[in-house]
Amino acid sequence: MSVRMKDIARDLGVSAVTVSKVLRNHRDIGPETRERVLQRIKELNYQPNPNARALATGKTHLVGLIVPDLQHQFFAQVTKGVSRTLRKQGYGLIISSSEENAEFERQEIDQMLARHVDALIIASTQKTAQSFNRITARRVPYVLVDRKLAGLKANFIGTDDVRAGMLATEHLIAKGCRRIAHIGGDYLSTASDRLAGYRAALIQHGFEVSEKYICHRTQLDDAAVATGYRAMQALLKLKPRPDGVFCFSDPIATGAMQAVLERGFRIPQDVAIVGCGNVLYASALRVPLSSVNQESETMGECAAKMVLELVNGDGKTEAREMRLRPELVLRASSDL
Amino acid sequence: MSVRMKDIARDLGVSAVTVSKVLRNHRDIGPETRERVLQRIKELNYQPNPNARALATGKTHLVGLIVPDLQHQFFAQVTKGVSRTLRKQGYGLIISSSEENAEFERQEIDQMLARHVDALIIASTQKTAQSFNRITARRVPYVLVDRKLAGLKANFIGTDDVRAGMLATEHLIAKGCRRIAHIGGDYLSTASDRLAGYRAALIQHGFEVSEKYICHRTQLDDAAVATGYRAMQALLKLKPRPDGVFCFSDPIATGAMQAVLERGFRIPQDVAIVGCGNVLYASALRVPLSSVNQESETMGECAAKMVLELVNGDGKTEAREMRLRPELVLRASSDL
DNA sequence: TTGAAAGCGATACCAG
DNA sequence: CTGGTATCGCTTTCAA
Repeated sequence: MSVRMKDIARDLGVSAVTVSKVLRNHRDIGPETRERVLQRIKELNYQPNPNARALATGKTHLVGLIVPDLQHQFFAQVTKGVSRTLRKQGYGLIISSSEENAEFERQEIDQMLARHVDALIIASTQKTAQSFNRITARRVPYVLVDRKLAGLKANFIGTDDVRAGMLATEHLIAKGCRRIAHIGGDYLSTASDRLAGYRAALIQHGFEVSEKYICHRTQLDDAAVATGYRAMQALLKLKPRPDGVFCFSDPIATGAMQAVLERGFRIPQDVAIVGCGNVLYASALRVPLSSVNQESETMGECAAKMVLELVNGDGKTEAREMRLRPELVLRASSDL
Repeated sequence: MSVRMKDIARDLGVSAVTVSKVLRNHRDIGPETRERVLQRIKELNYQPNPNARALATGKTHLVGLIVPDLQHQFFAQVTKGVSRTLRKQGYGLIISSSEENAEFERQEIDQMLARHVDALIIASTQKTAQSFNRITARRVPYVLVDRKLAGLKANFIGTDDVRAGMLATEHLIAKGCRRIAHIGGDYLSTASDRLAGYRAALIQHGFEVSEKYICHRTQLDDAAVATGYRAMQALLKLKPRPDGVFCFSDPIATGAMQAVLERGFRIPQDVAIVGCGNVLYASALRVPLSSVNQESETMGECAAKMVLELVNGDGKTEAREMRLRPELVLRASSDL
């Protein structure tokens, strides 16, 4: 079928071992022999069989990526960053989606381990650290992206979510909002961190934190727009109603804006809105949306780099944690 | 390290071959032996090493997917569909992005072939059929998605783009538009088909096709919004200016709408707009965007199914072609 | 500097 | 029904 090391070796009257060594830049090989081998490799356009190599070395040069939802722009961008960085280093990327379901995610992890990936990158939807023990047991290095798990000491790269929450909330305060609400999640680290930032900002500026202005929702990705819409409807029924809202994500914010406009209120005069994620279409929305930018693609790149270091490292390094600095992008939804 | 067939065989006093057969449901195995083996497999949570299997069988159970840009919602959705369908059948998905660059795409194809994927799914940016000869030479089955290549007889699944163009254009005609423009691409099959549909609709309704109302742009994905914006600016300078525009994609349409509003015209009263792709956020845009829905996720599912049939088939079937029926989704940008 | 031999973990063919 | 043996294509170890 295709060319094998043997063939090259035979053609040149050397052994397969020699070819193998040339291929991997093994140093004790005569410069002349090396040239001839290289020459022939090019001629035949030879490419070593990665499966055979994997079998012999135990390394597949494959990295697994598991995300909750590819359709969500944030994860698509992370994936893009990961993909590009890995390819540059000759690693392949095998992906799958957990569909925001912890059980699926566990299955996917097992699949990936069964495939002997060299490392894993996971934006996890787990609530407990349990599934990660299996990864550790297999000694497969992994990096958590975006979401961290309480009580799990793991390599992590994400956004400084507390800061994200503070940035957004302080901005709303600066714009004169008095009753600032938050539509967030319930168990993701991103959700609790952003909420913490929101709280901190309020307190720091002498505001009272009122629990009735804080919504905890679960459907953060799949049906996020609808979730934001309903949450906002509920908030608008409060008296006095909020005059500013920091939303967990841009889709949530999109739904929230819809609800506000539908009730006949103006954005931002009556209710100012800030989202998080800074999706590409934020500026094209009905009311251009202020949002916290997370540099998702960079996050993917960093995750990939981290993973490659782990793969090439001695496996004994301490778990590292890295957080990207979020930035607020102002638009009409909060800043006329 | 991990459990191997050997271990199970030794524990049970049978041969590795027997275990192997049980694993693959080979029929000539005693029911009792089978039970014992299955039992032990479960106990040890044994999983066969796919690399060893791949080496022996030549099948990796890996499918490669190459898309122009993961960030583009359309391709993210296709990917989602592919991923889900493949996983159900125990196949892994390895993806990469060509970044809308033909040369990268060729490299990616080579990478995938080098990795011995069992099949390929490609949304190609190639202008010629050349690179596909290499795939054919290796006897790796492949399916083209979304974009077809002139003169290449290959398995294909995409949208009925001619119909998409007709639907959009006929709708604009029905809404009373008299001078309908088109912002499209220059060499993609999707672009020329949608353009053909646009032309056909005009002619069929007794309109004249005026070339000055037809824009051909290249940057259809990366900087699509900006492309649409500039193209529309140009169109608005024409006299008489168009009163309806069918745009190649939703991002293009988004940019076009921006340009229209910025010049002080109303949508749809002065200029009606229809996009294509029906992105999730279409209804949340400044003016909710009418768009042709392409069922991208279904497209991904179909591509995956097709590829699996090819992998399991005899390799002798004729190239098949399948087109999904597009549907027009009306919103305020064309339908007050 | 080079190569022979022994795996890596499965599958395939054929004999018993 | 069961299993010995060769094989897949490459790496590793060690002797020459």
